[in-house]
Amino acid sequence: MSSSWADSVENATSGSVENAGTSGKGGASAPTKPAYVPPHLRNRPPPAAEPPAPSYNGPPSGSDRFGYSGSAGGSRFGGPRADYGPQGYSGGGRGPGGWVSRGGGWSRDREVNPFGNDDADGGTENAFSEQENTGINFDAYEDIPVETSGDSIPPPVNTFAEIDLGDALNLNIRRCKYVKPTPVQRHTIPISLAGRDLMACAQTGSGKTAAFCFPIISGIMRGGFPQRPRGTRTVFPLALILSPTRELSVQIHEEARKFSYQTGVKVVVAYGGAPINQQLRELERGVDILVATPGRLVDLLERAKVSLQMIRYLALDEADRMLDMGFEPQIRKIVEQMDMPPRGERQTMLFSATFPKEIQRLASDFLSNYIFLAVGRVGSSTDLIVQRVEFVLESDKRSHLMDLLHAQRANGVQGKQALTLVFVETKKGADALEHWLCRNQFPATTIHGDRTQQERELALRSFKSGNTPILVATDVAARGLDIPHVAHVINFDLPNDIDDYVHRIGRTGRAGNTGLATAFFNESNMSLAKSLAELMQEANQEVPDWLTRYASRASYGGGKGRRSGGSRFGSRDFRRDSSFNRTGGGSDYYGGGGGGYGNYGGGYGPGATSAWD
DNA sequence: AAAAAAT
Repeated sequence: MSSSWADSVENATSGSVENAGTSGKGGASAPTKPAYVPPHLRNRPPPAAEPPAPSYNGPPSGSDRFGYSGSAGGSRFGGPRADYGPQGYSGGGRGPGGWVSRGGGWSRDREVNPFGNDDADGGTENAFSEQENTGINFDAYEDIPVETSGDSIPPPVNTFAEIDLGDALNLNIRRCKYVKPTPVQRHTIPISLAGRDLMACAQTGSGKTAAFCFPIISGIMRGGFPQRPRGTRTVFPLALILSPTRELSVQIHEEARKFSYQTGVKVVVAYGGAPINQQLRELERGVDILVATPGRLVDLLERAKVSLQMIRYLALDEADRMLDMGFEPQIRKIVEQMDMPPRGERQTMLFSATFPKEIQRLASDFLSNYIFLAVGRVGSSTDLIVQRVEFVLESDKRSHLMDLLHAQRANGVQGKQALTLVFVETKKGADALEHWLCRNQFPATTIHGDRTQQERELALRSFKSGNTPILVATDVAARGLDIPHVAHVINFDLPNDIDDYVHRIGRTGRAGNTGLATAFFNESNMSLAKSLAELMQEANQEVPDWLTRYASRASYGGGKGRRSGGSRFGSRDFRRDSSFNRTGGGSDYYGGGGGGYGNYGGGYGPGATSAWD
């Protein structure tokens, strides 16, 4: 059972790093796919067409505005807090293209260029060459299956140019070097621009953040909102984006700031573990889009620092996590028991890579006549991640881990070790393992909920930069975090839920690079045997015989058992599953549409349903 | 049983 893991490490490691550093090498472990070409080298517009280097010169002297020069309404932004006045938001402020000329007023500060000093991890500190981070090798995945269901579904777009997102946002999209929309963006953006609610199932790293940010930013730029109250210290964001971890909120904020640069749309982040006063100051300077973790937001709401009265857009990232047992009451409080407009009056978008049916049922409380969208797994478990599972006794885990790390270290490319993310079950276990690794000359750090926020963010930075190429993590790092160059995810302790496994291994194999995921399996993981074997099978991975045997034992197959989704999707619309419809009331879920499922993209007829159930 | 999320 041991034999060939070192080869796998070797292959995955070198494949990933080579892909990252050079252009033409194909991923060795995905021979059936076309050679990977980093997105920044593909479909590249001629240099002349590239936007000028976004060095922001600051507002013209005597003005406290940026962007949108010259269009109607410019002079309406008088005082520093005029933003709450009718000027900026009434129809009268529109420029020629129907875009509201806004962006003054929020503050007299110069807007920091989020493109200049790219990424908070600091360019110089980063051991890896600047490249990619612009998306995924989508050209190799034109055949990604897509399932949509719901009432009158707007058709997808093929280019950003087809949609009128506004000049300022379009410029930022080009600055980000997004040449064409990713599959989830192609479908999500028209749905969202049409004002429809959405439940979207797509792998993290497939462009979800942009998918919900673009329509929100564009919508806010268009304006047409009622005047926001003023003369109060309460702020009234127009959009709320919630995520389950602080680091993920920080990441979403960083991305959203790039997209909204010089649009006049103000994005603020609020999360726990950091001084609240600084966040309050940011809020008081004005906020259109608030990115937050639930706890801190509730705090702000109870202090009446924030009101949700003017929310027009609500987005939940990692929505299934947000609605699981631990989080649901808090989310329900925010969405249903504060002053947020009810569903139907706001636009609600839920995103996750996995969407168990029970959670979909809970989530439908927040949605009105929504569209369900499932985009097949992009560059994830199916193709780009080599999954291995090894039987390792609890007492052997450390030495086995050391073997893996040694093989990898011997394999370091240009003196830089590939990044390895090690998941463990408990915070205590994380500390213990980190300590043990360090004592054994492996440069490791750890991230978990018992560390201070400062320590957490430092650990993440240190890992990303390659300074500490081994990160021991609890599930706090399982979801959503975009860490380039993770070559290997090791499930030192397997999770109990197969969906958590999916999210964890999704930290590697990103942006078209290959990745390796190794799991240590033993008697304590029997409840996962069946779903793990099925998942690996569906992903065309080699399933060890011993795992197949465990999986086939009825006593272990029960419980949550089957995956919520199938091979192609993280999930399917629970409204299509009769066992989840209310008796006699099933049509509630169809939003009055009744029957019309819209197009069933991907061409998988009803016969394919066996793949899910 | 554990993790996450407010002070």
